[in-house]
Amino acid sequence: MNGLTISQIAKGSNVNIETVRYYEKRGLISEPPRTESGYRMFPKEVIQDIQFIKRAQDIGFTLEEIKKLLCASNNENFQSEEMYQFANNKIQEIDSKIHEFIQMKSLLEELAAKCPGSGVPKDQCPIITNLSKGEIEDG
Amino acid sequence: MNGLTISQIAKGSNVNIETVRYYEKRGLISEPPRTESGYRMFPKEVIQDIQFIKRAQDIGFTLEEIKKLLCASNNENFQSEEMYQFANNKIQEIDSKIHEFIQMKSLLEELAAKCPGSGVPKDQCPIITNLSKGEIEDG
DNA sequence: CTTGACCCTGTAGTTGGGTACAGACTCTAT
DNA sequence: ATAGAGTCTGTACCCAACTACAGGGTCAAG
Repeated sequence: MNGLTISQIAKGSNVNIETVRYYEKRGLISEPPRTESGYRMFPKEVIQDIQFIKRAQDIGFTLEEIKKLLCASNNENFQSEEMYQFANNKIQEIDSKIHEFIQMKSLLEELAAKCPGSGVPKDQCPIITNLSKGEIEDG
Repeated sequence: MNGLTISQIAKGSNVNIETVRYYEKRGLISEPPRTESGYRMFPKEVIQDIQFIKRAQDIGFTLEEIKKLLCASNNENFQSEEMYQFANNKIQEIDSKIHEFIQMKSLLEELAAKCPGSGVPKDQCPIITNLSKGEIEDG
């Protein structure tokens, strides 16, 4: 029996060992085969899976949502309808988040450009006034 | 003394009352004046502030980071240098998150397009294979 | 055949961001 | 003057997502 140990997986996907076990317990990665003595031996693809989980998480997916995506791949009775709904909802959310990101980014760019780094008095810094406006101009 | 009560603020910014007090305790919004009997009377701008907090949070800023931005506006000894650093770091983060969003979005769009909603067998749904690839083509 | 690195299970603790009372005061309308 | 809605402080609880042990087994090197 070959494969990767849990610490190799952890190192390879840059999370800690406990997190790998946690994801297994939560059902995000499937239970790997074990050696006779009970050690987990992971297929190397698990590293990619965990990296995907991390990226998805990074952009605001919860572990439950990520599980939903990943679990479908192991489900013979996979119902496409539900996935379709889910995907479309998520696309909406992503669109508005991208919009907010772009707004926030231009706010921060303005700040960086006009507060050039040393002792500029705060009332000359545009971020403060912009922030309190609550709405950044749309473009 | 006029202004808005805490429940008007909560309703107006679509959070609950406890959250308004919580933000005050955390220093995200400044302590409002009080009536003689101790009731908070908020300037109406607080609604915008809370909406800003919520949007910023939505795109992954922590309350501490948001506080950093908002607090600067009340700080006479505001040091622009730190803000400049902060803004530039955040711009980097935002850029890579936007990138990830766009990848995820096209993944979901593919899914939605090719799993048109009823009983499509899972092995014809591209999301599953794409997901396990771990990396979506760049473009 | 022991030492040290690695692995196991299980349970408890932590952090971030709220949310829910309890017990008491205030304000408005009747 | 009293009911009912609103507010106050303070403490406790909650959920997601980890993270850290404790107590014990495994394995390769010397």
